[in-house]
Amino acid sequence: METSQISYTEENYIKAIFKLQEITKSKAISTNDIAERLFTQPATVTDMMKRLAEKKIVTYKKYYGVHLTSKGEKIALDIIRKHRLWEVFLVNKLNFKWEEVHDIAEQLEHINSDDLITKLDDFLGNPKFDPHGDAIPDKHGKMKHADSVPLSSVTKKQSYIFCGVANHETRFLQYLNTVKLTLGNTIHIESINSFDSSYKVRINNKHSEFFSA
Amino acid sequence: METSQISYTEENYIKAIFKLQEITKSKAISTNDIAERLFTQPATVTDMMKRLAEKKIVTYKKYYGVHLTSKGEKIALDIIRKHRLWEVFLVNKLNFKWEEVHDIAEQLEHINSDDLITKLDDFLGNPKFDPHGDAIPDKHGKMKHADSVPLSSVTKKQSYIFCGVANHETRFLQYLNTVKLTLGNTIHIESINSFDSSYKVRINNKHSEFFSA
DNA sequence: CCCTTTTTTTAGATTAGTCTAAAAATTTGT
DNA sequence: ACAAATTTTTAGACTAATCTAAAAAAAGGG
Repeated sequence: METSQISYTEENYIKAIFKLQEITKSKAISTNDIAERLFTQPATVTDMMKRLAEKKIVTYKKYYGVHLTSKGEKIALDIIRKHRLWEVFLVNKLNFKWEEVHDIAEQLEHINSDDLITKLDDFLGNPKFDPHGDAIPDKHGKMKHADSVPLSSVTKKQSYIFCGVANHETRFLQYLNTVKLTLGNTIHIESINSFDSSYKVRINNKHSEFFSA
Repeated sequence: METSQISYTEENYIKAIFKLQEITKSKAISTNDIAERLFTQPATVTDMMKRLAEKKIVTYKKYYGVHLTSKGEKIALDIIRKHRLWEVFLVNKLNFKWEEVHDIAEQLEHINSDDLITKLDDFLGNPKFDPHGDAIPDKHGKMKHADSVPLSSVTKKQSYIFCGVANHETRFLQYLNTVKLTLGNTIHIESINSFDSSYKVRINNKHSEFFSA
């Protein structure tokens, strides 16, 4: 890789833009949104966008927001790959709980060594999903697109396999711990209360009640 | 820890001073030596020493060099602990060779999470030595002081257990790979050539020739 | 002991990343 | 469609970490 050296800070901006693009489905990303996501000021973002544009990581048009180039997307996917692999390591090998790993992975994702990531991936058994059920991009940036449905859109009283969370908030993850809901569990929908969007469900044959986030 | 936040760069200066103190046995460390070790300029070091002195990490007297305070020493030992634990991880778990791990550990040592290090230490089986035979400080900064002798000071034709290297250069470590000398091996000294400081030795009962570094 | 060499510090500048305040451009509401 | 509100950019300044060149202090050698 002849990549012109990307700083820790730049990597965080790239990741933020990528995540915002995921949400807003490829529209140009606004200065304010990036600033809000990174707890920084819009003026700072403008400066950074100029720098990233010079490095051909984003396309930037004054007053019209930015968009990652394919080079930028590749960098973002690589950071996400590292983040998620480290999360698997922390949970599966070091016995962290799934709600504890985000901040540490946020640091580890910036460690720079292709060899390290290849070996870590092998050590972990080339996992395809992280502890929250998010797909891990492979070294070319490709990731499995899980065909899952959000619980909130469920209308049929049938069984589902719990394969991931959309909400990563610590308190929500801890709540799932208390109801003993774990990735891979079978959820059987027993009844749906459309008034308050709550569900009566059975997790692995134990009765429970579950509220969507 | 209420530690007033130490930057990546500051950590590197602290580690450099610690290592220089180890070599020169507690004399004050000169600006030039630090500069040379970190491939930086003496003027830059002076600036940094003023900052570290303000943070009570070193004692600094103009023109007379610096010395780590106990606070500074504690920080240094913590970084070294992290560095060496990560090296164990890289070699024992990810199958890196001992000459490949330094640069990666140099990055990983700055990851900030007490919980992570505690769990990593446990995962690795609380090792007391890193892959080069250097002692790993415990969480209070205490480390085993191995009672070993350098090969160059050996005068008796007896057996020794190979427990570490003083020279960490990649080429030297690779040389030891080629003669199949591994930590824990038994070295039997068969003859000593005092003229060129070479030894004829037997490693685990295979004949070899070994030159001290 | 003083004059030269070496080491260290000061002074002044630069770059990355950040901020606030003010100006400029875009968007929105009637 | 145009005035008001919002968003974005520019301008100017700050901090951490670095540099070079020059000044100051310490060390060394007759």
